[in-house]
Amino acid sequence: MPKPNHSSLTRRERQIMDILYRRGRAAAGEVMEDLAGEPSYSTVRTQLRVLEDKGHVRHEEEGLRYVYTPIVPRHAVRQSALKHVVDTFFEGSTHKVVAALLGGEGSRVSQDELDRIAALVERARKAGRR
Amino acid sequence: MPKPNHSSLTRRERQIMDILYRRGRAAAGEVMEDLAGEPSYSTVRTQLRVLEDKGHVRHEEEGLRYVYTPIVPRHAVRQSALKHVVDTFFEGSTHKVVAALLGGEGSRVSQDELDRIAALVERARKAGRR
DNA sequence: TTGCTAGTGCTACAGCTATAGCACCTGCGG
DNA sequence: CCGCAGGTGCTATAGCTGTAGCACTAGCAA
Repeated sequence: MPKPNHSSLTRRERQIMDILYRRGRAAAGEVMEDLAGEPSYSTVRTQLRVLEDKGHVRHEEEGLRYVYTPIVPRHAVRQSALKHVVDTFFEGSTHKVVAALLGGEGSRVSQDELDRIAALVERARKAGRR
Repeated sequence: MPKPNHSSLTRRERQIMDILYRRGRAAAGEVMEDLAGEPSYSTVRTQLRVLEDKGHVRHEEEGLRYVYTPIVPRHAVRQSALKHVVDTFFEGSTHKVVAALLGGEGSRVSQDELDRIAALVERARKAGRR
């Protein structure tokens, strides 16, 4: 007797949510553009409707079309998504993540970025000592 | 005509892969322990077999039982997993991620961690200037 | 030997996923 | 007014997913 996981997102639904989080808000056509595998417009619309049923997105009518946005705002999902990666791949170690961020080949971090990061760290250190 | 996505992982398969990456290696029983929803032992074994078919894990016989390990080593998946989160939720901005890492409520970073991070940043800055 | 425990191999199958078609509606150019 | 373009609503469906049962094998204790 199958008791499929109904609450969590399917791979495709997750892809769509990611696109919505990346773009902030998007219409079906825009989501379709970003989706790999060239699904039909019809397919994408169906899945957006399912996501709405499940309570993950909401739509607003904008002119003639629907524009979808995630219900849970990005900043609220960020932290847990990050934590998941940290726990799964970096043994929960913050400095290992930073090392990967700075050292990741190809991901050159600008001097400006480094300055900002240094400032953040400095601030955290002071806050800790205080 | 359905043309299901065959190469990517289902949600459950992804859960299992995450467990394997977290533990490094695990037998079916251990994977089952970590899985939410109390799936049966039989179920977990089937899915590990599917994952093996798809080429995502391999098993070694250890005594009487099979112990599974991911084929792609963790450090190779790390970077892309991290990048995905950074791009999806942090607009690709490294310093925003660091801010989340340090500022995330509840995730107190120890002074020692901060020292290590500061050293990493300092090193990156020098490397950049050089 | 016999029975039990722990594990594996194979196989079945309900129904959710992903896919897409068809009908209908609305604004706009001709 | 008519047809087209772009969108939406509804509905059908192949087969992958997730679930688990059954048979069998290897140690090990009684």
